[in-house]
Parts: sequence; structure tokens; C-alpha cells
Amino acid sequence: MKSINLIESLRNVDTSSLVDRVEKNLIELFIEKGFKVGDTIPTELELKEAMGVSRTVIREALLRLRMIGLIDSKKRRGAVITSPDLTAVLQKSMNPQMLDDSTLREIFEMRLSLEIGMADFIIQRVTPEDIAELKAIVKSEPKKAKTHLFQIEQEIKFHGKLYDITGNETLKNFQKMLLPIFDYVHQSGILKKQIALKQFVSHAGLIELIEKGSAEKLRNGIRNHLENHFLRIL
Amino acid sequence: MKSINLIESLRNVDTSSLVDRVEKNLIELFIEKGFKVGDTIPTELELKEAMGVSRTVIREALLRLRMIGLIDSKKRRGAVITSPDLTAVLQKSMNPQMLDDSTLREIFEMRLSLEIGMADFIIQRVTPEDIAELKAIVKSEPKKAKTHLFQIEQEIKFHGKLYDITGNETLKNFQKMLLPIFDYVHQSGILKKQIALKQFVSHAGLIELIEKGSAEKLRNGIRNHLENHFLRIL
DNA sequence: TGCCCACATTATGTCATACATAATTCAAGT
DNA sequence: ACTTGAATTATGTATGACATAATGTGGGCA
Repeated sequence: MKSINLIESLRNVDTSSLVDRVEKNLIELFIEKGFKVGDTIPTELELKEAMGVSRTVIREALLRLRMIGLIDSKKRRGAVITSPDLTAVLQKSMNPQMLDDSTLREIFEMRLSLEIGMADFIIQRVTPEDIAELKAIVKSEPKKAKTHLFQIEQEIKFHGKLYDITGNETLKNFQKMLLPIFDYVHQSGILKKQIALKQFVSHAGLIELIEKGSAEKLRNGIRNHLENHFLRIL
Repeated sequence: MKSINLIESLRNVDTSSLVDRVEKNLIELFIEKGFKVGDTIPTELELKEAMGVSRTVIREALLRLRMIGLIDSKKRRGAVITSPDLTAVLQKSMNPQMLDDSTLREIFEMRLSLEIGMADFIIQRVTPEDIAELKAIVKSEPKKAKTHLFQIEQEIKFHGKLYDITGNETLKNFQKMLLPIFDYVHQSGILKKQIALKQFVSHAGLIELIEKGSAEKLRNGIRNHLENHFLRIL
């Protein structure tokens, strides 16, 4: 135990680069100073003076902040605080080919979790127009999916609408982001081969459940609807 | 419609900065060349030559890639491809004080969704040791929470363990990330004031459900357990 | 007066160069 | 065989210069 602590403390020699520290400092500074969205932050030159590092370092740190959407900078105007868009940040690293298999698989699972859990929000916030739209989507579905591709498109349309109904933008963005991954995993050899492809609760069935208005029933219905996916990972 | 299209096309004058484009190019290059985790990418000088821009620009682009965890660079060795850690990316922008209220609220909802949806994975992967640990946690809970703070700590411990059981690292990391947000939202004035604080399914009750082995029952149990939170947003 | 144009100003964007630093290689020396 | 240390190399940091775009400003003109 003691030796572990020793190693731990040895590891803490602050291996972070100067830019790392400046970045951290900047964030702390903004919070401390109570900067709000829309406020302009000091210029690069001022920060350089204040922190005693080169403008290069300041710039690289600001670049990171800009990247995570914390600031937005324009020429002459300087940089202003913005509200970070979480999903935009992820988008870039969310490339299926760049992620390793286990991460991909975990993301696949997360998507399933999210969709089951959002039943309550659907029930609470669905409007008659939403239901009509869902029905229209189902109606446009072919009896027997002609092509695999078409089938997937239908899936995306229907489930996308479900996310839509929750009115949760962050959730929607996540869905948009997770979709390519989900599809990729679905088709790749990461999971077990698709076996039965039995038909469980259908889209039409889900609509019925939504109309009935019971969150619990809908929740379990969605779970059932996703059974084919679950069969492949459990 | 036409005018909208016009505006759309006008907006597409490529307002992106040079660094933006280089970044994109680099990612495409890596994918195209089929770089795998562990491969070293060309040096900054080589990239500078190949792309015909200054090293500064290359560096800023690489900085971004490094930031999203796509590459990891060491002196002398150069930069190597790594598997991006999605959550590490988010961590920085996930500062409650930096996000606006509606986003915070949406994250709050997402966390609830996730937790309900993971019932299946818990049931599937729980071990006797896990259950013992859960019971130990519950045992250490005071009859009546002495302090609000202590109560929260207990919550975190128990629910953290639930995430743990799923064995899904990405999910766990998300939980870790969402926690501060969740807590912040919980205490801030964003949501309705906490009203009744009735006791629904308890932690002990959840353990029972886990032991019973029905994913559906557990799912609904978790939903019930979180009722206090739902009451505040619906 | 009030509007408009040209110029100055200013802060970010890009470039080039130099040096610092750390990791690796490799050969000399014990 | 092992260590030591210098050379090498790629990233890290610093600095100065110029480009570019947005804003501010003042003079000229109707």
C-alpha cells in the first residue's frame, strides 16, 4: 500500500505541458471572474502579459477553448464566451474507424439505454401532431422491407422522431452522433451475428402504447422492440 | 424557398479557418491511409511540406486532434494515433457554470434516461460480489440521513456501483461526468422546488429486484426510485 | 446637419525562425 | 557487458513580422 502511494505521488510530478496549465488557468479565470455568455475576454496580448508566457501558448490554449465551444473569436472583435455545444465536440472523435471495438460496443449499449429511458419524456410531451407524424412514417413503411438499406432508413426516421418528441436538444444531438456508430457496429463483425430477427413490438405497437399514455408500458415496449439488438450483445 | 436556398448557398462561402480545413484534412488522411491505433503519423515538418502551410497551422490542427484524444505526442518520438476517450473531451466543457440552464436541464434528463435504460445490463452482468457490495453500501446508510451532504454521498456511492456493474466503461465515465452537473442542477434554482420527497423504491428494494433477476422489474423499480427527480421536471 | 467614404486602429490569423527540451541512438570508455 | 555521454531528432516554447477583417474616426460633400 505504501509503495503504491509512493508511485502515485511520483506520478504527480505534473507532466502536463505549459499549454495544459494555461488552459486550466484560463477556465478558472473565467469562472472566477464570473464571465457570462457574450462577454469578451481579454486579448491575447493582455493574457500573455498577465500570465507571463508567450503568445503562442496563449493562442494554443485559446484554440482549445474555441474548439470545445467555450469561446468564439472574430478578428478585431476579440474572443467572446459562448455556451459550449457538447455534441459538436464529440462529433469529430466519433468516427467509427477511429474508435476501438470495445468502445464502439459500449456506445451501442448506451444508445439502447438512452432510448429505453426516454419513455417518460415521450409520454409527457407528445402532441397529437407527433402521433400523426409517427403514423405517417409507419404508413410509408413497406410491408416487407425491400432492401436492407431502406429498412434502416425507416428505422432512423421513426426513432429519430421519438427523440424529437422528447424535446431534449442535447438528447437529439446525441442520437444524431450515435447513429453512425450504431449503424457501423450493427453491420460490422463486432457483435454476434444477427440470428433470428424475430418481430417483437412493432412501430405501430409503440404508437399504440404512446397513445395509451402509460410511461411504464411504453418503456417496456421499447425494450421489447429493441430485443433484436439486445440479443446480439447479451 | 428559392431565397432560402440562396441564403444557404451564400452562407457556404467556407468561413472556416485554415486550421479548420487542415484539421479536417488530417483526419481524412488518417482514415484514408488506414492508420491504426499505435501508428506514428508524419512529423510536423513533413505535414507542413505536404500541405503547404506553416508549421504553426499544422501544430494548431494537431493540437486539436491531441485534445480530442485522437493522437498522443511525445518529444522525439513524434505523434501516434490513439483511441479517443470520448468522455475526456467532454469533461472540460462540462462545467455547470459554463453551460446555460436549458442545456443543464437536458443533461439532467439524460442522466435519468441512462440510468433507467441500463437495467438490462445490470441484470445480465451482476455478480454475487456486486450484490454483497451493494448491501454493504446500504448497510452503511444512516436510518435518517443526518446531513444533506451525507445523503448525497450515499446516493453517489450506490448509483455509482450500479454503473460499475454494467461493466461499460464509457457509461461509467459518462456517469462521472454527469454527476457534478446533476448535483449542480439538483441544488440550483433551475428545477421546480423539491416538494414532497416521498420515499419510493429504496436502495434495499432495488437490490431485491436485482436479485430477483428480472430486467423489466428492475427497470421499473429504478424509474420509481428516481420519482423524486422526475417530479421536479415533469 | 447628416451621410458616406477613406483611412487609421486593433485584435486575431498566418508565417518564419530560433532555441529549449526530452527521448532515442549509438559509440566510446571503463 | 555495462555505463556514460554526446549527437540526433521531433515536439515544445518564444519572438517578431506581416496579413486580414472588423471597428472606430474624421473629413468632405450634398
